[in-house]
Amino acid sequence: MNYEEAKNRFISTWGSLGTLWGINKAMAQIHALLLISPEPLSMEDIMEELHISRGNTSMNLRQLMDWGIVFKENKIGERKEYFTSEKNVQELARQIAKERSRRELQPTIKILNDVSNIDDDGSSKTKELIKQTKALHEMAETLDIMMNKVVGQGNNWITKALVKLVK
Amino acid sequence: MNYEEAKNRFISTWGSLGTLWGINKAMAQIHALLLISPEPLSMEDIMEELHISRGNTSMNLRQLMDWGIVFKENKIGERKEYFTSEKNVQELARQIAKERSRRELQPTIKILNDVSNIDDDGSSKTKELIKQTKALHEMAETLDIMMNKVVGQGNNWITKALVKLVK
DNA sequence: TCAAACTTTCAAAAATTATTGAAAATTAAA
DNA sequence: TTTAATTTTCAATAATTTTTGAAAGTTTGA
Repeated sequence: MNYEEAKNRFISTWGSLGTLWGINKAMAQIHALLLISPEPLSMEDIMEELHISRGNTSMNLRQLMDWGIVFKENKIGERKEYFTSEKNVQELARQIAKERSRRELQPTIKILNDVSNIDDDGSSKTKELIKQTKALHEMAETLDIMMNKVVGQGNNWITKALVKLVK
Repeated sequence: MNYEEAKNRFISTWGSLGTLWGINKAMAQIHALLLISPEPLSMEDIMEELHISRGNTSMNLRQLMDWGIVFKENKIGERKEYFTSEKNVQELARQIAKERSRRELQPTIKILNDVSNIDDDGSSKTKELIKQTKALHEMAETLDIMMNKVVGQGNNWITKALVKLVK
């Protein structure tokens, strides 16, 4: 496998994987491209490399910046904007975990809490609803802690210790 | 909030959340319904409760069974099939983690490994590709271990210890 | 100020994914 | 067997999501 093949393989894998951490194909592919590019890329560069339209590129770059994993960069004397990705994969994971927690987990926790606190009228279906949503609530909170603390903290000793412990 | 409201709130939340752990709305809603139902439900019950078609119900139940989180149950003297969900949320998490590892993470790890092992021709772009895919590979393996061992193992002492440690 | 370089927006089109419903298949009782 | 109950399949349709591209907007330098 040569460079071009490997690059394309990586970009398309990352792209299809994207859907599964909650971002669309183009967005994930742009991210993949920036991640392995030694130099910042312009919008033109990205459009050309991935064969996607200007609008698509613009919108998805914005979203990546909202996620905090892609940054604008300006080259002096150039009008064009250039983009880079967060290159440190630990920091990348931290940022993604943080955002997913904020966007998905926390709202869910809130609702699970509300639902699990309805009045117990003594019926078996109410009891079951309360029991299960309470259990999910607890699990979601544990997950939230793990995402924010374990993956999160700059200190990654916990993860290391854990992997050693368990491997 | 009364029972009906709480139930609907839970089902629709779980439904929209579904997309984000990789399953579609109907599938997640069926799962939610079974999770809080004290009794096994028939296909008719599910169709009626969620207002979805027979075909849709049938297909999504099958997928839930493929995931190993919903089971068929037969009532004696009845022709109809009934369905229940795995009710233990720890076990549910374990099963989901296991399946996601198998379906998504492991194939990705394989590709990251292939890509990161191309020949280094000395160019900066090849170096960067190798460096970044190696880092992702390592991270993906750590994640895989965590999903299968930490969430996975019946013994949940690790998780408990961890939460205590870090909370 | 104007004009050129560049980016963003957004309605329309395309692509993808989910859902329906009726016909075919299966199952089990008579 | 035959028949009735039930489930599965799958082509057609609907709903949703993504992408395009051109017009509108913005920024900068002359």
